[in-house]
Amino acid sequence: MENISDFDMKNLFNGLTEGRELAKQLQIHLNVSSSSHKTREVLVEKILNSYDQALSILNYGVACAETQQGGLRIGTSDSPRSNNESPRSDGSDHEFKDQDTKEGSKKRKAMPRWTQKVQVAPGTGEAHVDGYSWRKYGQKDILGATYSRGYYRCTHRHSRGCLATKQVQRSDDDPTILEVAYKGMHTCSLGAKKDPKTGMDQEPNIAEKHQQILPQPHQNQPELLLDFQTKDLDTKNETLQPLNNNPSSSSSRINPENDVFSAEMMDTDIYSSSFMSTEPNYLTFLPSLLMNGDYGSSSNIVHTSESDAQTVGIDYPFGQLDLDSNFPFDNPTYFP
DNA sequence: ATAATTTGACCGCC
DNA sequence: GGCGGTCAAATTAT
Repeated sequence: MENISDFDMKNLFNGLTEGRELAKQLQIHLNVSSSSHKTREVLVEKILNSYDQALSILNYGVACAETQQGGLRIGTSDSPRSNNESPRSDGSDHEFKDQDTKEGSKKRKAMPRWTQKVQVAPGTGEAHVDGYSWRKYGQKDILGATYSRGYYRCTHRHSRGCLATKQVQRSDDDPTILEVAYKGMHTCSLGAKKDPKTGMDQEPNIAEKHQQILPQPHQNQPELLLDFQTKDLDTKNETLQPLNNNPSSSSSRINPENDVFSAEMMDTDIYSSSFMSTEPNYLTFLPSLLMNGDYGSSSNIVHTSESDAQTVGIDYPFGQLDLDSNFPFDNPTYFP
């Protein structure tokens, strides 16, 4: 873990802490009859997002460890194939290239990559709501694949230089499964968020943000939650119950009829989340965090494959989430 | 008017 | 040359 920079480490802790807080909040909601189903769904989704991002940081640190120390935000390792390189570099792309290729002289970059399999309601297009705001920039028919693949990049690529991208492709086997391949970390949340309407920077206040995610019994929590991270859920309805998580197993799958979602409203204030806070706060929560089980066990999102992690012999936990529900947080491999 | 999507062209890699 | 990934002009949506 020395390979992760202090910065990432803080983000990691913050992400995990946030996930824990959200889980606590969800726990409260589960005991409150007035709590709407949607509110709970939103919480679940946010929890998953927090953990996804934390895990991606872990993965990223591993990738960096392969070739260098110090935890630069952009590493240099990658799986052998030229998975990440854009053949034709636009401005925002090669600014990274130029920076990253210095001193390392190895491979270009190692943006973290991971994939998810997400079940969506039949008829839902590629609309995959994950809390970020994406902009489609391409679509391709893929050889041997029934469905074309959509290419998305972070909406804030140009405004904030966020290089996160994802590819979404409907599974051949099961059209209700979307295979979502993420690439790169979202850096758009690092700077002040610009309000698109006012153009003003609105740097979220750490204390306020954590107030938001703390239980507030007599306020309209749903609104706060939605403000915190506005999104709809296109997939998960039964996510509160442990699933067997094998999406290709039709017997264990969520019944699509019960999963009617519109998958609309994206935008997303995940950026105001405390997750990417640079504040070294909440580190003290870690010990208790590690004592809790229940990580990712209730998701029908199936994380698959992480080639980078595997290449360095560390088992990237995503692959396990769909197999068993016990993420090895107590494994010293993951925490010093 | 601005932002997002669509879609054919383009590019580098295998 | 084919393929996957990206660009960017045209189109559509907000």
